[in-house]
Amino acid sequence: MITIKDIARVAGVSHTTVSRALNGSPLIKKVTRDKIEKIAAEMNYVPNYSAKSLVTKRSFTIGLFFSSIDQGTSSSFLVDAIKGISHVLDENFNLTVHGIDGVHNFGNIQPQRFDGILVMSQSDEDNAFIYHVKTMGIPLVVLNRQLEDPGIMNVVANDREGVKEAIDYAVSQGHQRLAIIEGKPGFKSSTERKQGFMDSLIEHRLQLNSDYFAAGDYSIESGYAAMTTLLSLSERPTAVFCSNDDMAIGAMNACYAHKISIPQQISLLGFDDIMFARYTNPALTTVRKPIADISELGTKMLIQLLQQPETKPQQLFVKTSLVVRDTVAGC
Amino acid sequence: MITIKDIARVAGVSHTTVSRALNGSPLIKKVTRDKIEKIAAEMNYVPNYSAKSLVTKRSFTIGLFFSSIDQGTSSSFLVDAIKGISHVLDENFNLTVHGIDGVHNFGNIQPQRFDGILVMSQSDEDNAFIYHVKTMGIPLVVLNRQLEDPGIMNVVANDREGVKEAIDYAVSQGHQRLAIIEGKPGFKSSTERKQGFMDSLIEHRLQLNSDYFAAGDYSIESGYAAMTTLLSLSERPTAVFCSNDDMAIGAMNACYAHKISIPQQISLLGFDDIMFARYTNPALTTVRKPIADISELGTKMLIQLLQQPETKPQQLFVKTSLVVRDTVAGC
DNA sequence: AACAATAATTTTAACGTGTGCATTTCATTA
DNA sequence: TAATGAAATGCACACGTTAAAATTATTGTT
Repeated sequence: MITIKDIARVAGVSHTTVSRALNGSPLIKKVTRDKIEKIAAEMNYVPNYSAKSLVTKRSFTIGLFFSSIDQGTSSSFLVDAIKGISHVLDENFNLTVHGIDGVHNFGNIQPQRFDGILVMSQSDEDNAFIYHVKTMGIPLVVLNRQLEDPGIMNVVANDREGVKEAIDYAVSQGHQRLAIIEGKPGFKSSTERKQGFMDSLIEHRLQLNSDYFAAGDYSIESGYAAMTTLLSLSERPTAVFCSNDDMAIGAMNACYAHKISIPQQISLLGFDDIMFARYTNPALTTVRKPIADISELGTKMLIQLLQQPETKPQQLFVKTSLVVRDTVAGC
Repeated sequence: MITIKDIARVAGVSHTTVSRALNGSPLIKKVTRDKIEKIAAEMNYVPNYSAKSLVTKRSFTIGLFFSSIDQGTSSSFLVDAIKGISHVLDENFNLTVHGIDGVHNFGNIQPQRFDGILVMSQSDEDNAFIYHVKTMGIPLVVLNRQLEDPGIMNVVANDREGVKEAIDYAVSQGHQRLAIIEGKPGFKSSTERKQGFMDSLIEHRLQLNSDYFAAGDYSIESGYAAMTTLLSLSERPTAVFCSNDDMAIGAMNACYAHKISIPQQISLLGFDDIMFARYTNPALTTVRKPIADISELGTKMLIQLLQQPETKPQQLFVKTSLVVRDTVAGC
């Protein structure tokens, strides 16, 4: 392996000069720098990041931590997240991926090993981890899940507004009896989406019927169960908003099972716009949560945090967008 | 940060002794080792991997490289792969994730930065990258895509056998007129699956009708188009094998569009068992490709390669399994 | 008790890089 | 031309670790 000393020897300068030249120090004359850069390129020099890390105390590593890598639902998440991140991350940063549940020893999570950490959070069970990271003083951005703590940089989708927009649309299509299948109890996203649902109903002066608030937990199965309950009501809703697409798929299957046709007999709306939302039958009308955008913005914030540690944490909202497909009919 | 020298001072020994004690060297007396380990634990010592790397020339990093992180199809892939890998990878190894298309400078891919590399390959466009890694002498395992080169460790699913089994099943249900929507031309997986399809037909002495070999490219859209063609035949097939689930979903939608009911009028089989295969309507009968198992086995092979560099490369096959759901009817 | 043999530990150096301080080079000014 | 100061470069050390070689402690043998 070529080192800066090898280059120094060839260039007839000290390794210090090589180091400075290659790192863009202003102390080096242009001709010297050019010569050194040329030689380095010719010799295919690649810096030794271990040595660099040792002396600069930076690891050149960003850790991406996932709620649960063993849980099924998050599949498209991960790709989108990595896509967004590597889009803005400098190529000589390493992106390491971990499931939070795979971290058995918090002691391994140290400033010395991670320049910064991104948490793609889906559950408040992540909080223990998040606070460990914060306590260790590692630059941190939490993505996807809204936190109560204003001391942590947080990038999330504007769920409430997104849902309101979706329900507004359903109402504009003539729907008056709207139901919601709620997300997992206790999750911020569940209450946010419910709020958006209610915002719209209230704005349109529609009744809030408690029968139309069905419990769910974000799983496909819970969507199926909740929909079954809703269908058994004497006065069925004409449109059902599902707090995520998984539950919408469950709900859809419940309708099939009960020979209820979508959207003729009942309309359906989802949230997330997972990859398969457009391939369900009929294609699901849903609210797109821009995971790649969230990750990209989060990464930018993290980079800023690395460069200016004094940057104030803030909560950033990324706009969702309504994706109109075929599960909402006029009424 | 605590270093071995700090521990050494407290323990009243030299830092070398600490290093040896903590690394399980047989040169250290048990009482000394115990004392040092106790102190290290009390002081929350965490080794500095940069320093370790610098001197041992190991990076403690495994790179996972994906065909294309920007292409949509691979979503569940990634999670399953990471799941399988982190399942067997020692916790103080770092797993970094990259899209091959994101690597603009092959020079960055060096033994010094990666102890080993896993390539989750989906296309022969990866070959340039793969051979670069091989040339650099980095321990390498290629997953998921069958290579022709016997000099590279390769772990794949036994597609051919898996497909044969699936077609055998369809035949056992009484189907005689079977069609295939083929995968992307030139891909090993396409020909393997096609072979499995033909193996079964030949074994059952069924005619190979050239009309029943429809071209596809693994995309949902191509599945739709191919199925449309098949449906327009004067003598339609009674069962269609799609070379992957994505195309099966496209095919399904084509059937919906033409008011052909599945499985009553036509049966459908897929390949991969992507997450949503069980939530299509009706649920898709398909061949499960065990990505997590492939990744896990591949990682084990890589670890062995790290420990015994002389291990001979081999091609390992992981068995697929037929997942019977609702898209194949008796005939 | 003396010595050898072996066990346990320390000393010293090295890995490749960045940085404070000392030194050299060079242009400018008196 | 000499003095001055700024610009450019070099020297020496540090970072935390492992490893080869050197030293010291312990045990066994006679």
